[in-house]
Amino acid sequence: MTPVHIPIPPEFDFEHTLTFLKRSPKELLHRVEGNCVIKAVELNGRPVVFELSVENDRLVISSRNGQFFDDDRSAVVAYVNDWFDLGTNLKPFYTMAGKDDILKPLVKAYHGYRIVGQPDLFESLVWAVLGQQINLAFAYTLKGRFVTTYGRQVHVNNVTHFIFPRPDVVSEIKPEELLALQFSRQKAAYTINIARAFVSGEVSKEKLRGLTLEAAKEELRKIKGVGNWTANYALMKTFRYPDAFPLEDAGLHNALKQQLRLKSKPSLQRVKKIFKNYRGWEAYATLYLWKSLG
DNA sequence: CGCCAGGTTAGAG
DNA sequence: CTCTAACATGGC
Repeated sequence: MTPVHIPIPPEFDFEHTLTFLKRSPKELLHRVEGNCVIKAVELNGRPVVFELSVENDRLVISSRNGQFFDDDRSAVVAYVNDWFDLGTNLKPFYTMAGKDDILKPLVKAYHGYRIVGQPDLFESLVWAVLGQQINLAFAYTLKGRFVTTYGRQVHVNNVTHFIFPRPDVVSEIKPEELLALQFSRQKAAYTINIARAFVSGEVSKEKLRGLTLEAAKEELRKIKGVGNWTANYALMKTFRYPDAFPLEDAGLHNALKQQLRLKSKPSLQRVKKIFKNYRGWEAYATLYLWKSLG
């Protein structure tokens, strides 16, 4: 049960992370209790339920379902570093943003806010598909049904923790089963199709690692159901390309509309133009704009 | 009730 | 390359 400690990097505010993690009461893939996050993950093939909090300027990770095995300790540290993007130096972003009229007030208000990632590429793609063209509240409803029906469950002290469904399970689902969960025909087909792409080996995190943003995007877009928005979203949340961002995102457009006090949403051309100023930090610019929507 | 939502595809021009 | 219809349904 010996906890593992991670030093907190500069420019990191755990409160913002917690706020993000609490944004939907329907979220099943982690729990927030007070200032503590609890999450179940598979590490080295074993389910590990860990809890995470801040103590004396360090992140403390401890196991909730028994001891960490030796190789779990480094895996869980790597996981948390990846999940909360602790490795990125935000100073250059803040320097750039401080000179920009749109971002300046945002980076001041949300200093230390970092991108909460999705280390599981399959989860990231499916979650993006669920969120396509519907409101977030409903997307969470769909995800909740999907996760309770097909995800792995880990029971600890009368609490059920869920792990996102795996591609091999999802690839065997019949579309009708998902329609019963109120997926649209399109979402059902895309979800199953993405799972099959993983099972066949056509797509994997390993296969995409190290590619340029454009090359990785091209690979992802070969999957039916993964368009530009979804590919960029996954590349931002899973691979953390600093320059990946969902250009077509409705929320992003609304944030810009609000910040610029426009009557209607900006054109794609205008969004492109604005983001030219954020070169190299598009993902973080998007994060702070999303955050401005509250 | 109407509009919109963290879009994508296929087809036409 | 750009534009459009169809998809499909809850939330506000």
